[in-house]
Amino acid sequence: MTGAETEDTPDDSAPEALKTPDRLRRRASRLLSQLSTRSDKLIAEGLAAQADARKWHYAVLASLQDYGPGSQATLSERTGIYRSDMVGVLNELAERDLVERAPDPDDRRRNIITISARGRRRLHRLDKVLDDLHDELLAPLDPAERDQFVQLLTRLLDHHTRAP
Amino acid sequence: MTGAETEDTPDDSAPEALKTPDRLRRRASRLLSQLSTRSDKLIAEGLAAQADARKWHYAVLASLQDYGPGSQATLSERTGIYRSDMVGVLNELAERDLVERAPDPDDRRRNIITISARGRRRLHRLDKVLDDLHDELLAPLDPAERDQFVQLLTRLLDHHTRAP
DNA sequence: CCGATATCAGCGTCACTGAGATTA
DNA sequence: CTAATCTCAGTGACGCTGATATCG
Repeated sequence: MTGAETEDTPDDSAPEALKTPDRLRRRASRLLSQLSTRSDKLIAEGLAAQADARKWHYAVLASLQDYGPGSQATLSERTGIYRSDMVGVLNELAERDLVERAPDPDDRRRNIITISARGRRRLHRLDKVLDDLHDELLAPLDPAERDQFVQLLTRLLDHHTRAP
Repeated sequence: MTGAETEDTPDDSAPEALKTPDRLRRRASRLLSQLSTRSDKLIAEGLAAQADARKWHYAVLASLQDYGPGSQATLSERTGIYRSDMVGVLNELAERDLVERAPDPDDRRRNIITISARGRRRLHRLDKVLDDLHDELLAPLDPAERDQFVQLLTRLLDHHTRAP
């Protein structure tokens, strides 16, 4: 609008940040969010189709199985599901008799959530489905690269969860 | 509910899928979505605070600079922004005189989007801001690991964009 | 007629905020 | 009184659907 300094043609006049014209494709943040979108969809659709479940179900059930019963606040910390949203997830799980929600006699503000026998069987099934889905998700990587990938993700996530 | 098969205590009775009790922390899909959430927030807040911009602005401007002008449908393919949402993004960019939207004389259904001189300066600035933000995002990784990470993400994303 | 383009209204999911009620 | 827990209503961003009008 104001004037014409350089051309509009694809020749780059900025050798500053990224060398190649791949800035769009190489920005880690963009790769992350795009891959995460596709991963989420793959997992969500797979869980829905093969087990009539959502990923939250898995997170809560696995947390209960691996770390024992807990209050909703505790589960929220463990799973990363927000406190407000935990209510709905537990409603779904309780409706299907996968968990039990009982008031804590020692502190009647709390609910104590426990996994049921049915919940344990469901978790077992979800783990198998998820193994397959992750095999699909990580298909282009060999076992060593998959470990590397998980390693890198873990280090980054740890850095951004504990630090700030 | 139905019965008691095993105990509820954290000792695991399932040596099936993942060996450690880290299934929640090692599932690549979970790591991806959690890290992506934090990355998105870091980028969004950084861009908003330091440049009063959104990540979509960068995507469109970089696409225009690197690959030349194009229709909205073209930009949509390049950037990954959905066709329907492109309208709003371009409205914002046009309001700030960063791009120009002109009807294509050869095909009057199309708009041809062009980056302006101001848009080029803005892109330059956004690239610098993004470099800093990515330095923060990838802080725990050394340069080689950052390359590896981008490499792995790229291969996975390519596999899930082209193939299915 | 079909197909592509731009535009708009709306939906479901997600992380999150804010407020209310109960209880420690 | 303050603080924690659970609950619910609502928000904004995102990816996407469906419909409409225009034009090739």
